Amino acid sequence: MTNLQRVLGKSSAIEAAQRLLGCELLRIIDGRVARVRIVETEAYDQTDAASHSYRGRTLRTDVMFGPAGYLYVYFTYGMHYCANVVVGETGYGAGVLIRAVEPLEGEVMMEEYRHKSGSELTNGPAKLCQALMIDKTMNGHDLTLEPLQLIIRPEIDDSRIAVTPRIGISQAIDEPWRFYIKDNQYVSR
DNA sequence: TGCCTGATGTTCT
DNA sequence: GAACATCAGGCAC
Repeated sequence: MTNLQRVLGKSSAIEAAQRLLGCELLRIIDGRVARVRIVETEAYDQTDAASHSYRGRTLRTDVMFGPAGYLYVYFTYGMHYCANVVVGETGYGAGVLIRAVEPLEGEVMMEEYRHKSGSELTNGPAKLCQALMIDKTMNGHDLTLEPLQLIIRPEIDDSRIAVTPRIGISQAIDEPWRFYIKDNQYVSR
């Protein structure tokens, strides 16, 4: 078991969503490095009507029921990809949607893929996928390995985390399962 | 500044 | 056949 699985495997989706704030993603494309910090997340699990895992394990959601520390990528609205980190015990369908990240390194490379700059670069779940070249070929990727690694950082202080209902969905919209780092320009409204 | 809508494909009913 | 964990562009105010 990897360290990543130890940290995420025993957490509920809600705990993991908070724990992942402040952690980093390291993306390597053609030998070039992009590094970003996670600043906004949403929790989803199989008891939750808004979750893809709610209706049970299917071909599409298979990865979410696998071990923690893997990447679940889905395609939505005909043109966008979104990235989730699988959490919880193997066999339990839970994940954390990465809604926004803050560029730390390789910003120029991300601008090339996005054709945008500034906070528009990565302030939404589909935007950050475009900036980091994450598509469905990365579905089921082990996040301890190149070319995309999740790096656990020290937990950030509770007082810097804001909790709100989720956005952009139509089911279970009142659940306060969205988390973000306060006063960060990359957090979506 | 803020609402409205089109683009567009995969999955499930 | 409809829904969908979205985004960006256009137009009205």
